[in-house]
Amino acid sequence: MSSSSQPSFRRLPRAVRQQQMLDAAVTVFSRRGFHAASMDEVAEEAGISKPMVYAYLGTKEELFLACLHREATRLMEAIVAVVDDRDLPPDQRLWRGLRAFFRFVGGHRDAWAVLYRQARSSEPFARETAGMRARMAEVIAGMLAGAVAADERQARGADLEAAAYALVGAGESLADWLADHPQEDPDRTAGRMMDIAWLGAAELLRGGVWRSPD
Amino acid sequence: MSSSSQPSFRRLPRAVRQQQMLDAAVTVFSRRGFHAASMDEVAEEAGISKPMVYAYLGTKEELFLACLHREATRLMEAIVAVVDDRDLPPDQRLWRGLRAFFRFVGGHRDAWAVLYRQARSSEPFARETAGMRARMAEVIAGMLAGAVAADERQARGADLEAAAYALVGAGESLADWLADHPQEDPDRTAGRMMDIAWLGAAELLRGGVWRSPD
DNA sequence: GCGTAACCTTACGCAGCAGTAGGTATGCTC
DNA sequence: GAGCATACCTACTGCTGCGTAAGGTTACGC
Repeated sequence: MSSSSQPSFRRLPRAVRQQQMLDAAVTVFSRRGFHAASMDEVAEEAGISKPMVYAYLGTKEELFLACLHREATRLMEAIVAVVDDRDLPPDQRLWRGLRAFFRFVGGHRDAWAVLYRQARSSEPFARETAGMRARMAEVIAGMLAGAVAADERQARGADLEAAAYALVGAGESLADWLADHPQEDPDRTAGRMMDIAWLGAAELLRGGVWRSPD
Repeated sequence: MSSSSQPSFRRLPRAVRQQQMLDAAVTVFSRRGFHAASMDEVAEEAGISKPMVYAYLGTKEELFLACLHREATRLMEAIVAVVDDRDLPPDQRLWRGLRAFFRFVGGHRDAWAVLYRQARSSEPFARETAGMRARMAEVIAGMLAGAVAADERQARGADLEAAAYALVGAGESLADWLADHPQEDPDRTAGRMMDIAWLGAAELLRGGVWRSPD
């Protein structure tokens, strides 16, 4: 038996192993949740022993935060990259952002589970996620404000903020819906979202308000 | 020392203690999350000893499910009670349902945290919550379908379903937003939601579709 | 070819917590 | 006011899982 049948599983450089560990951690956290996941399982998933995880990534909490940061950064970068061009009309920017978002979710379901489901419930990480949501809402509110300004209308901050949060929530919910409908195309989901978001937003920005009869 | 100085804290009938325990459990679960919450803390919060909790409500998982059921039922009943009247126009029904929903959240924040934040992440309960979301989405999709039929138009099931889930998500997100803005009136939040949801929905139902340029 | 640093392991200490065993007090019925 | 059922307690057990101590092994520089 030549020992080269196991080419070079062992003795990998730190940078590589770290990424493997993070991959494993995302997988395990997404399927168990933060508390139910054990460091032993993460280590096993990564094909390594537990003390290595501690040596490279620190405690369980730090490990989870590292996952959170990596995935949040990837998601944000994917979106910002396509939204950044301020010369585009607002609906175009929204459309591109949504498409990038749903593509990310469609391609990284476990990452999405970690970012969204797990992180929002456990207290120490809720701040982190809330911050990300806030940045997203800010970006969206900015787009809406741009559209409003283009229409030469005024809008109060709280209204825009609330609308932005509603859109964020609608997007998250549709992301879950997408996760439950594997045959659905991410781009198509982005289109659905656009139908719902933009038509309503356009009407809103035009000054439409629903009036209760009482 | 007269023993009557402690009038009747102890020796309460089972039904009463059970409700106290459920109240305590909702409080503790909402502030710690399912895993981080300990049965000892629940018992202490209820002013009772741990074995009583086990005697009345069973294991930790069963206790959490009992909380979930009680609060979900309260929420659903509050909504269904005001939405049930099918003679009302769809926007009226939506408005009343939203108002009831945000009032519930505004008045029972810890219950909301248990229902939404905690239950969605931990696996054994996700089914439960998902079922509730599904029923809500169904109700909303039903309203939308009613509105579509009134307009004598056709709509595909998946479109309505996706729209309904988007609205559910937007509502949940605004509920969180409400929780973070204590000075905000629940009815006003319902109004904001109505602006966003109904104007867009109305446009959608009228047959409007956002078209991407590519 | 040899030392050294980095990689990697087995094996354990220790704490927190779910769940229980076994016993005590109290109100209610007759 | 005896007896019974039900409310209630203190004090444990056992397990799971985080985090670490102490030692083995491989690659790489010189």
